[in-house]
Amino acid sequence: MAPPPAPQTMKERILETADKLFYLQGIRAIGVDTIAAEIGISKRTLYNHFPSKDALIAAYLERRFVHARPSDKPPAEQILGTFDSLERRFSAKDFRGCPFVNAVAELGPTDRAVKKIAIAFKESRRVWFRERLTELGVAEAEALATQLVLLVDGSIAQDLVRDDPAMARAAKEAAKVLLRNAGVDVGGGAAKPTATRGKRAPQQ
Amino acid sequence: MAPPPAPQTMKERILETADKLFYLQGIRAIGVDTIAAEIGISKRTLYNHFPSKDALIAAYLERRFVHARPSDKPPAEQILGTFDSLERRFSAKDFRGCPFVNAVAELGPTDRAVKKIAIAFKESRRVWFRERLTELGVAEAEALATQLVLLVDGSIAQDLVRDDPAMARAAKEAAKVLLRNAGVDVGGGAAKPTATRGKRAPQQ
DNA sequence: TTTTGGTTACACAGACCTGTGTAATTAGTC
DNA sequence: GACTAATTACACAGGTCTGTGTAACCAAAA
Repeated sequence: MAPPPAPQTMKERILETADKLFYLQGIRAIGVDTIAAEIGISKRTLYNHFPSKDALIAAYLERRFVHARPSDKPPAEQILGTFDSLERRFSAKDFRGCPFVNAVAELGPTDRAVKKIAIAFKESRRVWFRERLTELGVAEAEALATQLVLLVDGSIAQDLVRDDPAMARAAKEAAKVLLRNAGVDVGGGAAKPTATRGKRAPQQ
Repeated sequence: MAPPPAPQTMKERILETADKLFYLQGIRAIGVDTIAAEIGISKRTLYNHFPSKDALIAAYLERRFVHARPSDKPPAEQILGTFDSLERRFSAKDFRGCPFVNAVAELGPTDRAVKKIAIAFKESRRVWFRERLTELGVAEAEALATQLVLLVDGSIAQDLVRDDPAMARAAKEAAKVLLRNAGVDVGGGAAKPTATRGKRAPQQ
């Protein structure tokens, strides 16, 4: 049943270790020597698989860029579920903020490559929210998606400095208010009629 | 009229330059040599005023910890004004996120001193929101203040990677919805009566 | 067996960093 | 002028980092 022990390629082993160290301790704080030592390989081998540390950093971020899995739960549940999984991640002791935001903060405004992938990631999250909102028939899906993204990133930043998983719950409560205000039924309180209220979901 | 040219002390000159370089290019990216060279002083002089780079970093962050000036505008206006000034700062080309969040991201979870001042700063902003909300008679000032802080930090993080001042406007719109939902009149739409609505401000 | 490809150990270049030591210099004050 | 305090120039120790060069090694394929 379980697939064979997955003969992990050397490249993947390097990436996996780089990911752990870069993310937990910072890209600038970790040297290639440290990564090689952690795996138990020589630095030469590492450089045989990645031409430079920059290339390794880029590969690290690209590997972090996982797209959301499709789900058949109702869209509103999916949206709010985001905040639940955020809370779970905040509670894990190996959470240290958003790797993309951290990379931009660490590497500075000069590193175009890093910024580019960070933008792409943030945008993909926003689009995901927007699609769920459109499914719900929300009129101003675009604007609301942006606001939800702000709550996500805000809670991540707050948790990064405060180590407080409650930030995810606070974000979820705020998200509920915003959704309800847009005419989405999120349980617990009646949707209030509003000028910007969405029509009933007519999609497909 | 204008005060005399302000005979800036050497310490202040160092701090000012360190601030500019640390904030714009990153703490790890800037060496003490660079700071000294930028001012045109010797590295020795810098070390005569600060015992170590760590001390300089701490002083830099403490100097960034400016407390909000008291205002006599109505509290709701003050709260929303936060997002306006955020938008102005986003539009400036020398904005590069929150120095405290950046420092925590750069220096990692080990640096207790940096984390401590970052927490203190974030908390002071939350308290400021809470006080304004209490003045408005909002019942759940505590929870709402946290949510507003999420919007602030979220828009900062988003602008950091996207360079989009519109993030501040989006945060402001979300804040309006949250305030309105708590019974605060923010103009443009009637406050909706709610279970959690605040009583009329009875404070002092 | 011979060949081939990935790997290892290890030294090293070149850069940059923090922090110190020292003697000379400047500027202000008594 | 003489004394004092800050500043300067400059070398340097000791550390870290990225990236390369090289010869030996090992295992599997031909």
